[in-house]
Amino acid sequence: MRLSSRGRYGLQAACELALQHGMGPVSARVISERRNVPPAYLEQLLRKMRLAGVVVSVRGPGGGYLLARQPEQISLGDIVRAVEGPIALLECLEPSFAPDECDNMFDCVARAVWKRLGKELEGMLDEITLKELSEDRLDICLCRPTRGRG
Amino acid sequence: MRLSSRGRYGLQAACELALQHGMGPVSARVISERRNVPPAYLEQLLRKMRLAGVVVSVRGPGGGYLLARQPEQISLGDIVRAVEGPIALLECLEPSFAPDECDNMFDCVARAVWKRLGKELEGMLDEITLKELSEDRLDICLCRPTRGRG
DNA sequence: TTTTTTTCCGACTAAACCAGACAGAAAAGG
DNA sequence: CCTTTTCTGTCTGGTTTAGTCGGAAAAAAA
Repeated sequence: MRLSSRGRYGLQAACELALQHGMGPVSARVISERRNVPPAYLEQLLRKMRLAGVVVSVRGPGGGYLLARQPEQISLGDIVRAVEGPIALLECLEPSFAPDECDNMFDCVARAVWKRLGKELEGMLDEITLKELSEDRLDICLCRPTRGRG
Repeated sequence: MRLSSRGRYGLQAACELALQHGMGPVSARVISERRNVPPAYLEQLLRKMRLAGVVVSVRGPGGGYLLARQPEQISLGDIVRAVEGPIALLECLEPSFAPDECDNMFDCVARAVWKRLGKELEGMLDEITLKELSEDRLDICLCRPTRGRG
């Protein structure tokens, strides 16, 4: 149950873009050097983030990538979903899952648990913004009370 | 960020053992048939669970596996840790991780987030017992308030 | 004592997934 | 033009997953 390097790299890149927000595009090469991410791999991730609508790109000299919205309007969940796909602990909990693909979906005792836990995790990720992450003010969001859970 | 089939199978097996608790050992073959888990694979998982001290085994005819403690004294976290290893979203957050294996561990912005989230996840898993899972009374534990988080 | 039933153990394998590299096409600016 | 950048698809080596398989060891039953 581990976050892959896509998620880590993606978050690093997004964090860099958040820091440079409002100061023009940042090229993949620059991000790659500053965050120590393999350049060719990073381009793949930035492509995913663009297709997910979380960054926009500018081609040609002086081009690069920018956040598609303000840093406070992009959550960690947005980034993770962009590069890693849907946040779900079980395949049968993904939105695209067809119920007939699993024969014993409804008498699966643990399903309810994983569903709840996945939502809880996703909720936490969606509560933390890129602004908070990049400004290293994580204490703010980590102390914010959870939404009701009963 | 997905639970592997080890975790699912392990939980199914543990749940079956919880249901049969107090009624003697249950063989791997029986569990495999009742829970629809590949028998040879299940044995591997039961071995891990035994080494982790969460089940005990009895050899020979009439033998099988039993829970090492009462169902209400075994958490889902115990099972998941037994079959999947430490619950950590990043490798560098595992207990066995040596700090010198990572060059930029301390200026890694997202580390604090993943640490917190992993602990939160583990905490939830440790609050749910096999008794609750097997009796399908998940509503009890899922409504239990979270421990303080600030 | 032999057979049967079970766990125990290590090794093996096919398929999937991960973490990238690579070659080139397409924009855009100078 | 030429350079700089993104864009796109493809390829690959390594690791992990999800198992299988063959047999050893223990214990009960015959």
